[in-house]
Amino acid sequence: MVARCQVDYAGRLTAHLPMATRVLMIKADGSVLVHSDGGSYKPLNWMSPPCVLREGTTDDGVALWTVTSKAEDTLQILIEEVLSDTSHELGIDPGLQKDGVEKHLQELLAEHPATLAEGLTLVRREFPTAIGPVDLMCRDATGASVAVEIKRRGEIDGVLQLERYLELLNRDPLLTAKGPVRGIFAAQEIKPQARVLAEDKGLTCALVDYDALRGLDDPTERLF
Amino acid sequence: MVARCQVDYAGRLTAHLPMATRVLMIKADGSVLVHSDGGSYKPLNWMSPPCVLREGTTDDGVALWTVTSKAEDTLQILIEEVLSDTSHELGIDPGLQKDGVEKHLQELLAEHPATLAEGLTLVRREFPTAIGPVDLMCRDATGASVAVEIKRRGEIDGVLQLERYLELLNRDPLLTAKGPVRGIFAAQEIKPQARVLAEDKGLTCALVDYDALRGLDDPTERLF
DNA sequence: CAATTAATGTCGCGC
DNA sequence: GCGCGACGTTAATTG
Repeated sequence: MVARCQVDYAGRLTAHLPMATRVLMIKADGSVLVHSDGGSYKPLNWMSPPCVLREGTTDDGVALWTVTSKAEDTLQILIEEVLSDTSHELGIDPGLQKDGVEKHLQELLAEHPATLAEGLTLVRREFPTAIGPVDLMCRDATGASVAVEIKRRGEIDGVLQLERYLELLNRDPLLTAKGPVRGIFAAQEIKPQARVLAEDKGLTCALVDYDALRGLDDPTERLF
Repeated sequence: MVARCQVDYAGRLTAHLPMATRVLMIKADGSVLVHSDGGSYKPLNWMSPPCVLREGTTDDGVALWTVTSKAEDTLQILIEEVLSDTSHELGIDPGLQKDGVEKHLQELLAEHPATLAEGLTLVRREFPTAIGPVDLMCRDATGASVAVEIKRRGEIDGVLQLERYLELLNRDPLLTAKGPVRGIFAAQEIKPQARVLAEDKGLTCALVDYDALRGLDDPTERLF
């Protein structure tokens, strides 16, 4: 639907959109999106499901939609003029298939830990600690423990995360029996700042070649 | 536009949407959104501006849109059947007016610092340091300095931020004259991990009741 | 259901 | 333009 409208939201914050021409999308579950003709995929304003849309009119006879959620969130849309209004039955969507996210990277590296450092072998994925799981826990050729943090894009956050894990892990005498736990920061892309910080902290950085790893895994793509 | 379509994205990851009926929105800047009839405001697939949309046809004569961005990102939309197609000139949007929450929380706590810890008095808001301003700088009943970091939702990031401030502040002999600077981590909600980390670092956690604070501030809501 | 983390995050500010 | 932090983050996964 395309309409001249004014929108007011009150909930976790309050927001106001002056009267202007915008696109209104009402989905099957009652959720509402208010889009302008630019910006990115995020609507100017919206109401997430579950919610209820009630159509009414003001005292002036202008259409007023009120969308309310289970919480106290309310979205009020004053509709001055409707330029277009179409409705369609879409049915359920078969859903999105994704490939190439961090989980895939972790699976591939778990199968080929030696690509990170020579002689590295996997102990387990998602190794638990008090502050969350370490992506990969490995052992090197000397038997010393090595914690691996995997990111699609390596930034400062990831380095700090690995550092916190190492601080905890190095308190565990079982893990440090063969020397202190080392850290490897593995990512498809490592930002310069993150690399500097990691190396300053004594961590090893490893650039991961996703396509090459996938090749190792898939015999049809193996070259020799 | 409503159409039966199949969508493939290749860029930072690869994603595939099987043939189904969906809503396609093409904005003035060439950006494209692919929405299903449910979920929240995030499209199933999209291309952000700046990007270019080219309309073509496959060898079978089926419409094929190709959207490319400056990077190597490409979105391919195979359109089997068009159920609806409308186009409108929207003009530029006057934009959204927001009224945030965290700032308001800081104002309220600045007026009622004693709700954080008994005997606490405000020195100043946005107390400047070399790495950024501390939300609230206070003094306790003994005259010792207390730094307060305020978050709507307290997570690990906020604890680290407060810790960095304290490290700097404790180098200042003027502030540490009456003992080391303490830290209070104040939030409407504090995640377990953040609480553990904060207490491990010797920081105090304070849960803030936004409504109660607002009540203190507003005589019309005061009960006695 | 709560908690934790990734995201094609997006958005906005400050340097 | 980059870096950093907030977001009505949203979305997915796991205990």
